[in-house]
Amino acid sequence: MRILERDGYNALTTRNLADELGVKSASLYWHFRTKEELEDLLADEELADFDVEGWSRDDWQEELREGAFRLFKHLLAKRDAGRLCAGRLATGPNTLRWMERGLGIFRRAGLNAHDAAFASHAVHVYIQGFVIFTLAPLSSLQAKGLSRREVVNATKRTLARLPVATYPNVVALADALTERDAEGRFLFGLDCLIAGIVQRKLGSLKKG
Amino acid sequence: MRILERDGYNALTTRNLADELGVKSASLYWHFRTKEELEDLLADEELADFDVEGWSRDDWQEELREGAFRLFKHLLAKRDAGRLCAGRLATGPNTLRWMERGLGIFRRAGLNAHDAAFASHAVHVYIQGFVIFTLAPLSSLQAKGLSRREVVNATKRTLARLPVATYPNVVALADALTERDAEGRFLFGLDCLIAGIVQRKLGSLKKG
DNA sequence: ACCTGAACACCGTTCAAGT
DNA sequence: ACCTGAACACCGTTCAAGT
Repeated sequence: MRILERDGYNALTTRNLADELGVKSASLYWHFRTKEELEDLLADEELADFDVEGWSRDDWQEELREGAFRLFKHLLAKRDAGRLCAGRLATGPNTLRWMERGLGIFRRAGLNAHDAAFASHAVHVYIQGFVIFTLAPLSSLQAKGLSRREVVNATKRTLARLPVATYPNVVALADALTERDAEGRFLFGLDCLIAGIVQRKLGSLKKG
Repeated sequence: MRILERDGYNALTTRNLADELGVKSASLYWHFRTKEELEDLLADEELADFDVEGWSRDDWQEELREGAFRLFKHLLAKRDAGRLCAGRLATGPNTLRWMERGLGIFRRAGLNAHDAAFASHAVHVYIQGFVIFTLAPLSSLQAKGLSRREVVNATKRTLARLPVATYPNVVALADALTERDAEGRFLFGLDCLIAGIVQRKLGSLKKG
């Protein structure tokens, strides 16, 4: 975790880790079988300091929104460490703690097993996907020497200068597409998703 | 692209590519500056054979749903090639073609610039995130020697056998959480997201 | 129980040199 | 304009051997 936070995801190599521990890289393989296994452990560890209680709300929609937003910010707080979690079906204790908590919100809302599982997954996928996309300019930054802002600005200029005849919408929305407000952007989609889940719940209640 | 489809994402190395082209790996660097740049090109290329027209619907919601679903299936059709696109802010011609098309749906629906951009991004993030998560068992499969199904089943058993006292919801939903119906799962979240976007549109119309 | 040395089979990238 | 040889500075992983 120290390496991840100090030097980023790409610096997480067996050799660096061994150095950090004052040991040779071959020794690590007594403790885990593959680097993949190590990353599974680290991915779970990334949620160790994520507060899973302490933000309950009377309204389950509010609670879901708050929890998702907090996880989003948590995953973005440690450099690009979020890349570790993204798309990993972890089953470590910290991940399970969060799963349990999240599913609880949906059950409390009155969703049946199937809907709770699917809705929870949808929200989870949205959060992780958003984290990846927010981190993406950061890794393209790593490749070239630009700041995150410069990468986004360059993209904006590229979009704005496209031929209007073939890409009228892209050109028209160049500004909106590259707006820097990541949190607002995240909440926009999150709120849509939650609203849709609510509506689906109401629909299935009517039927049942 | 041949390498990606035949041998998967991990086999995409400069050396393999050079072999495929009957050339030495150093030669590649005359054609692109870094592997990152090559991947940008390939990510766009992955949408070259994605049909962006030919599925228009009278209802914009239907059209959005159909387009998102098609893209989802397209990205999953070629082994784990979807990992290339995931979280890349590409600006190649094929990506732009799809962006233009997608944004058009939202504009046609009557969303303003800001909402169209944000909604489009939300859907895009959801699709990509889902692709990554669907591909994840496949890459953990690559690590061990298991089939995708076995990985999922192992996860199901792990979840089902957890202590019920601490993880009541996870245990209760173990089946639903590991259901194999990826398309149904995808459409569930997608439909929620679209429903939420519709509702938000109606809300902002009322205000305006 | 835990670590090391030494090696294996790879990576991406650079650069002077070739045609 | 395009390619090669040779090298550099890395990877993850294995395995016999050490304590």
